[in-house]
Amino acid sequence: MDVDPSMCNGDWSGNQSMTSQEPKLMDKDGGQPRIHPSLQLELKLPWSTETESGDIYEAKSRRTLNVRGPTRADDPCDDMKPPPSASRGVIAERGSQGCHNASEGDGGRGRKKLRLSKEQSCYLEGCFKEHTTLNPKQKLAIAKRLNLLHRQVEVWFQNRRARTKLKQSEVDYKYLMQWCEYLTEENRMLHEEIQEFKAFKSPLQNVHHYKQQTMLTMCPSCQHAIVLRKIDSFHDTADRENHP
DNA sequence: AAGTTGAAGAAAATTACCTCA
DNA sequence: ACTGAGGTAATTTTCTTCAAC
Repeated sequence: MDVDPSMCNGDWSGNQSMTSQEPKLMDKDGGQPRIHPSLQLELKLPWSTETESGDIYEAKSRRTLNVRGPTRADDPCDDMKPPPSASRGVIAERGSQGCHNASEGDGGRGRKKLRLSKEQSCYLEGCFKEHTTLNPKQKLAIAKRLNLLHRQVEVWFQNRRARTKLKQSEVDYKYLMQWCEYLTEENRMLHEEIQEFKAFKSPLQNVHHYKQQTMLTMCPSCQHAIVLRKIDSFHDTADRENHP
């Protein structure tokens, strides 16, 4: 991975204040998520082996033309940012368009977009499989490992989470559409069935009805069936009349 | 104990760069 | 050479959580 010196400019700023917030974040995540054994074998996680270093001063990217001025999201690192000459600059590979200095090459007109290398993307993907969110230490470790900025790692994970969510939404949508179709069909069939029952009272149904009635009117003492007169059947009268 | 405030971080929304067909 | 679409890095805004007071 080659360093692009042209990206080293004063627009990279800030660091991450690693104070009281850090343990809190670890707790918030419920500790480190479970790591799949296969991934554990393949990935050497930087935060488990490397210590913090001067990267705490690592700058983060900032839009060259920022008419609104710095926002809150920009500044958590500003209090400890080094002078521009001390910033690392962007190391990532860029596209075939060539390298531009984000602030001087285009007269401060707009941001330039880097393209992460395959290696960087793969590594970030691997990390994402294990942790969809990172604490500051992890961000710094990954950034150091990939020669990126803390902010770039942060942004990548934010965008990656967004992509995941979007894809999941698409999957959910498809599933719900299928479920909706199924329920619609089910509903249609049930309606059909109801219509059939209404239109066609089979003898079987009447027998069933009759049996229900006779059971309800069974005499508890002699087990003789007493059929209520309510039921409009000639058997009713006969049965009742035979009963003592 | 309950309310307020500020910091930090994530989500959501948006912008803009870059590549490719 | 031009163009539009898609992918994605980067930015901005909004929301949530938590600690300190």
